Amino acid sequence: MPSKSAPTMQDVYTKPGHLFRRMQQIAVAIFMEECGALDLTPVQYAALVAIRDDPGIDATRLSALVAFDRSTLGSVLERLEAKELIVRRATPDDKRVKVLHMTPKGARLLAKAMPAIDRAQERMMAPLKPAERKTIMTLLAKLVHLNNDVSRAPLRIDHGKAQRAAAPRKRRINGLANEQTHA
Amino acid sequence: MPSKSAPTMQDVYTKPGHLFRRMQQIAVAIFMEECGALDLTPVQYAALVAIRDDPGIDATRLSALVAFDRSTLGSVLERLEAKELIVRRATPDDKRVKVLHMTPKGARLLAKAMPAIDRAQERMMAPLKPAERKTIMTLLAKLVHLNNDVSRAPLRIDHGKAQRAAAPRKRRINGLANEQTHA
DNA sequence: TACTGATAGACTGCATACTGTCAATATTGG
DNA sequence: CCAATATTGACAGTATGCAGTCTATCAGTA
Repeated sequence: MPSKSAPTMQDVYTKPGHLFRRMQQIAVAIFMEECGALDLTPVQYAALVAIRDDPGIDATRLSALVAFDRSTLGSVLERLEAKELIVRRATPDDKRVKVLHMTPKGARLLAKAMPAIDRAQERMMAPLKPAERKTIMTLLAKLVHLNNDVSRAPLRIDHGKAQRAAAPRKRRINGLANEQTHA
Repeated sequence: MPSKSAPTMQDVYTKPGHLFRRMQQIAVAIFMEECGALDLTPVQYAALVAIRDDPGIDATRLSALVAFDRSTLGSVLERLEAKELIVRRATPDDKRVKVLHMTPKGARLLAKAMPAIDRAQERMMAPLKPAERKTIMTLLAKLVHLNNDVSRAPLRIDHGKAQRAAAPRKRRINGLANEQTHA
């Protein structure tokens, strides 16, 4: 039971917030140990995969697909472009957007990175038994999906490429509970 | 089974790395929704609790207690000091270290924040049933503890306050597996 | 005691993340 | 058609997070 008066570090250690932060910290460290030599970060990897999946996608829709903040994504794309892994091109039909395509160099890097990525994902879960891995992944997926609308960068999977911007999303107004997570 | 040739976003969505990143993103968002009005971040909260637990601790040992990188902790402490929640003082016995203490203002903020923190932790787990919450916390704790040595900022709990620096830690050299995690 | 190595904290540089803002451009309702 | 509104990408500002370097200082040893 948590101490009634003032929380101690021992309390903090057992709280979800601490464990989620630590696990993310560890996951990134493992990823970088495996992929650092390729000069590829977890975020850059996800963006590359999404761009290959959806050639010609624009930055705003991409940010929804990978669940990055749009501001963050801007600098990520800048770095990917600087490394010549992607190209950004203006379009005639909408002068605001810049469409994204992966370069052959990007494709080669992605292919080369695959084994490293697999090793990284494997190592993250290594301490758990197969059944435990399955359990935690199921519960985590549930937690993430049902809390999807909370962060500024919710995941939005674009079913049907012709679709334009999503319907104007209600800004979450710091509700007391989590009614929307049961949607 | 994962696609043999090239991973798609659908593959990425089900990988541990993606779910850990999303969950951290969501956890921070919930924390900030609850505590943002108090101008307190998750990281600052943990540092405050640790400093109250261990008055007179120095920055290096604190970084081990909260599992922050030392470089990061420096700026965190700077902000806490600017907000007058803590003080940094030099010591006569070792001119290199600056010991940390919480101010009454810091104590008041921490007390005030407690209900918000509890609400935040509660909301993160809200989508899960009580039994599921227990399961995921157990598995997460196991994952984090057994992977503790991976990141640059492993958690080091300082048993016995008189203890000085920890024994020189072997730098992890990108091992293939995770032998050290079973220590 | 002088040398050697370890440590503390400060710092630079890079890479996420999010908030809020802005100009240019599209879209839509009247 | 035009004014209100929305969207896109860019940007500034703030806050983690990590790698690597530097100086001051300390501690153990030849």
